[in-house]
Amino acid sequence: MSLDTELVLDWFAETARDLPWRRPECTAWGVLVSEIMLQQTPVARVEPIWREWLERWPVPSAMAAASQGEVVRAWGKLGYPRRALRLHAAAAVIEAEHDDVVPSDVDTLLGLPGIGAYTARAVAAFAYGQKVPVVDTNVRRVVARAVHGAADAGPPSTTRDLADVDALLPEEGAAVYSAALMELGALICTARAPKCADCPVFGECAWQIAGRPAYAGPVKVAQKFAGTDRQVRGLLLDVLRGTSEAVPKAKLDVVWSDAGQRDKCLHSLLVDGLVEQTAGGLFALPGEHR
DNA sequence: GATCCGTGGTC
DNA sequence: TGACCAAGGAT
Repeated sequence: MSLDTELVLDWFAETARDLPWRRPECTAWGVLVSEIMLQQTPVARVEPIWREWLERWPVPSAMAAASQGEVVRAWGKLGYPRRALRLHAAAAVIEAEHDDVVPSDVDTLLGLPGIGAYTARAVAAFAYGQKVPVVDTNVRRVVARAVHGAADAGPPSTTRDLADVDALLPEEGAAVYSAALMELGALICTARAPKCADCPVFGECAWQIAGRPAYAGPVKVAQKFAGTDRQVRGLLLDVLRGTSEAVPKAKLDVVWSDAGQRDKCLHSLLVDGLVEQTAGGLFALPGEHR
C-alpha cells in the first residue's frame, strides 16, 4: 500500500499554510527553532514567538550569548520550558563545535540536547532537503488510517514507525512529501473529526475502504494536569517570568497552598536549572542575578 | 514502555 | 464543562 504521491503533493501545493519556517529564505536555524517550539505546542501560539526569536537571535551564536534566564523569559508561555534551556544548550554546541551552522546529519543532530528522532529528521528534511522519514503524531495518524485502515495509530514505536514511513517516501521530493503528510494530518486527517470530504486521498484511503472501523488498539491513558506538579511548576515559573528581580521565597509561596508539593516543585525547578537561588537566598531565572 | 514535563483552545 | 488535543524528548 502507498499514498499517491501526486495527489498529496498537488493538494499540498494548493492548500499548505504559508508558515514562515517553510519559506525558502528561512535558515536551518530557523527551522530548528520552529521544530523545538512546535513540540506539543500549536502553530498559532508558536508563530509570533518564533518571529521574535529569529529577529533577536538570527544565528545560534547570538542565542548562545544570551543568558539562560533571557531565553526562558522569551519562551513565555509556550509550555515545557525545559525545551528553551535545551535549545539554548544546543545553540552553544552548534557555535562551538559546528562553526555556528546547524548540522545536516541526522546522527549529529540526534546528539544535540532536546533533539530526538522526530526533530533530527525534520531538520534534515525541511532545512536540508534530505530523504529521511519524518514521523510525528500527524504522520502516524495519516498512515494508520490511509495505509493500514485503522481509525488511529497505536502506541508509538520509533523503529517500526520510521520503517513504516520510509517505505512511503518518493525518490524525488521526499522532504516536501513529508511536510505534506504532516499538513494533511494537521488540516484534514485530524484526530477528532477528520474532514474526509476534503481529503485528496479519500478514494484510496484504507480506512474508508474498510468501512471506517472503530479504533481497536489499547486504550490511551489521559494525562491529568490540574493539581499536578506540572501545574505547580508552571505557576512558580510564571512568577519569575513576570519580574526582572530576584524574589524571596514568600513571593513563590503564594501560588500554591500545599507547602510540601510547592517545595518539591521548586526543588525540581532548581535541579532542572530553570530556577536559580542567589547568594542572598532569593530566587530568579538562571543566569540573571549571579 | 510508561511516566513526567506546560499551556490554552476546542467541542 | 471537562476531557481531549497540540510538528516530542528524556529518563
